[in-house]
Amino acid sequence: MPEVQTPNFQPVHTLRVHEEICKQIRHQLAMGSLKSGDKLPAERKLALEFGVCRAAVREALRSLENAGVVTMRKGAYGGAFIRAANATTLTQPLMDLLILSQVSGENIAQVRLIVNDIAVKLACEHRTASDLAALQNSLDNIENETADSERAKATTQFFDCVVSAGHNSVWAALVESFNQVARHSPARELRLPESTNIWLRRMTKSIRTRSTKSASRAMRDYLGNSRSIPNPVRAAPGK
Amino acid sequence: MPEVQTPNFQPVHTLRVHEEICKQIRHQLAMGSLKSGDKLPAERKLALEFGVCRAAVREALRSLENAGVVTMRKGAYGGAFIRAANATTLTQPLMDLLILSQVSGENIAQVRLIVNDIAVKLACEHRTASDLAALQNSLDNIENETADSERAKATTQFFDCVVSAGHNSVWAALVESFNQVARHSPARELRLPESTNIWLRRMTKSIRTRSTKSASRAMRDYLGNSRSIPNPVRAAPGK
DNA sequence: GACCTTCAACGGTCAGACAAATGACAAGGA
DNA sequence: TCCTTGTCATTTGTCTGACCGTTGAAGGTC
Repeated sequence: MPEVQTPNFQPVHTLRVHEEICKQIRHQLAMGSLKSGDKLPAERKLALEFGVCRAAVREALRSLENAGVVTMRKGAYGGAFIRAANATTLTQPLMDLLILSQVSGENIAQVRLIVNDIAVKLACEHRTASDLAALQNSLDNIENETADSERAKATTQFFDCVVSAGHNSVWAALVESFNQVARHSPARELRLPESTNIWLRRMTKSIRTRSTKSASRAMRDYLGNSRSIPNPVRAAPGK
Repeated sequence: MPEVQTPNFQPVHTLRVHEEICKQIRHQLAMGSLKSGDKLPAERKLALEFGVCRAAVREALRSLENAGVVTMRKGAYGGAFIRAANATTLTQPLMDLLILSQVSGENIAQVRLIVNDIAVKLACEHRTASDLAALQNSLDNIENETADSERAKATTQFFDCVVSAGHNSVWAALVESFNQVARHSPARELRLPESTNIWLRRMTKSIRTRSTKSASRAMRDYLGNSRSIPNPVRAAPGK
């Protein structure tokens, strides 16, 4: 029997149940009918509404929770709540990617340098007076702390100030994710210089005077100092 | 009765079962005992090994699948396989973040400009001869295609070439994710200019001659041209 | 060798159950 | 009155057991 030539059939791609549920919830989110802080119906109720079993709903919620879209709370009056935007959402996927692609610490260090370099430039341009105050305050904290762990914490806070002074939430999320990844990594290249904050002082001063070049230089010196980084991002901004 | 001062009690933070499973699998991955292409035991076997029920294992695998770490295959000899690194892993989290934080299209356009600008600079510095050939080939494709959809596809491919010419896998993942997000978004500011590739030609030429400044300019003209972008990333690189 | 059938393994889904946690509310004591 | 404690309904977390559809290999047929 001769086989007829099939017309332009497209490969059918059926979504699994939990994927369809995720999609619908994300759609509601994009449409604006769901927003930060809203509570989704209980799992059993969702299962009824979607006409599926509870396990499927749970897998969907698990995906959304893992993606940082919702957060689950136990107990009465608990449930799945739409989360506020959170930069750390990007951290885990980023770490997964880096581990899977076996990126070297050196490579990560370069990228950290690039994104922080941009961040400090954005800060130079968009900083406000209150940003400056916060920056100076963080700097003082670093100088006053004696315990290493406390100083590390203060340093993290200082960088948060730099990032938020750029007033670009997308970039802030990126930078914070990379810095978080760097802090979690054991690689030598990602260690920050301790017991010296001359660069941080210079960075603060440069942001105050809006001298982009000098601020960028301070950032590169700080991040690139602890270990030798072969190619200090010559191709990166600033030039 | 006077209340005694409690010693330094730390808030107890117990992991849920599926989180513990995720953690263990990720640990194996980081240690190198699991690598790309490896197959995890079947769900029922994993449940036995971990001493938990299958649903818990499934939720863990769901998280990992959603994070792009594993991919699930049905049927005999199916199971959970460790995926190769894939840039698109970052796309969904990024889109979630942008939707949740209600970032404007304009803001995304700025960031796209920044990351692509860096990408083209990296390309100028690290391109090889074969990168150039691929670039030129993509450019020719764009010019030869007549259908709009085909030309859009060719343009996407051209940018992939630019990105890969930078020989920085981390940055490549970032750029591709942002470009993908931009393509998925309906915002006006993210549309690319059609029916004109003068900038792409200039970009290719600049990458060939390694003239960073000129290449950066071409990229900014191309991405910033289609609509007016108030602040064309003055704080960004290049200056 | 090429093709078809059979079959066991495996993920996908479902139904029902119990445990643990949580917040609201009421009861009790200072 | 104010604070603590106990109770209770609600909801997530987990478990058990089952069935279906898919898949790829083994083995049989031509």
